[in-house]
Amino acid sequence: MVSTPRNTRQRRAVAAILEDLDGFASAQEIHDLLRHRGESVGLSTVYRNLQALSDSAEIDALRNDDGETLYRQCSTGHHHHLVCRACGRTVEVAGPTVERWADSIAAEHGFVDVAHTLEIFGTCGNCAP
Amino acid sequence: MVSTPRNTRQRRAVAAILEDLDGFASAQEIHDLLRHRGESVGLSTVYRNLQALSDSAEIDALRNDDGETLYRQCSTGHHHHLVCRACGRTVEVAGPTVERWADSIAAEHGFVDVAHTLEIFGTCGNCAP
DNA sequence: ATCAATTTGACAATGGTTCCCATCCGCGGG
DNA sequence: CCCGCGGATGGGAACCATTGTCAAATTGAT
Repeated sequence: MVSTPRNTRQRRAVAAILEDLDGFASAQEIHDLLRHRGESVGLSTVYRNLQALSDSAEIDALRNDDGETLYRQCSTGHHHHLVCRACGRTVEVAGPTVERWADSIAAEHGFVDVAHTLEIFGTCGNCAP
Repeated sequence: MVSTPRNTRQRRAVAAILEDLDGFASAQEIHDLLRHRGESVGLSTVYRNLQALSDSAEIDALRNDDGETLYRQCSTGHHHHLVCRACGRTVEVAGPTVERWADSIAAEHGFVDVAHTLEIFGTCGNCAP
């Protein structure tokens, strides 16, 4: 029997922040934002909830160059990201061709249980000059 | 004035290991392999040399799901990897279409200084049950 | 309201990686 | 061949994102 997650203040607060953000943010950034909102939530709890949301595919997660994990609420369905290194601003992009390409390459070499990561990083127009 | 890196025993040992390996390996795995060869090298030094080699584009680096950085000596030129999660066995793959696609998507949205990451993970024929 | 089960949060612990710095040594000049 | 400079080494401490611990608080069903 899988128990339903509880509807706690903290869980709601984390979800609310993710609603408002339009770019990727780290667990610690989200933790700070919560404190500034007055809705203080323990850091461990922020991590746990983000992890849970990510596991249930309600939010997307990716790692930046510094090894931090960033989170963002995205549209459903498989897609990739064009992310600004400076501000986190994100454009969701679909790459239908890439998916098929990756899978066929893997199959061709006898690999199973295949997954792929594809992210595009750059500096967006606002952050460039 | 840029000084040339020195030809030390440790640097040679690290380079030699990379020559022999055919898959990606972590800094710590390489450190262990060196010890077993009798060519003991300090862990810090292994990290430094791998970083240096990676910076000068002599080897490739990528992060696995656990957040470890893995290194491998690859062919020159831009390519991506199909990597076995279990043993690190790697197939280099070229995706000419993907490159152009990523760059054009980025340009289209006004992003500059663009880079992309694309890795395919799976379990290879030997490691699958 | 009651109570068991889940969740929280402050803090400790983990683990990969980097920093520090006294010592070592490659290498060019004498 | 010997010296000396400055980069390279190594081992332990420091870093830092993340996870584990566990008592206390909260939730949701009864």
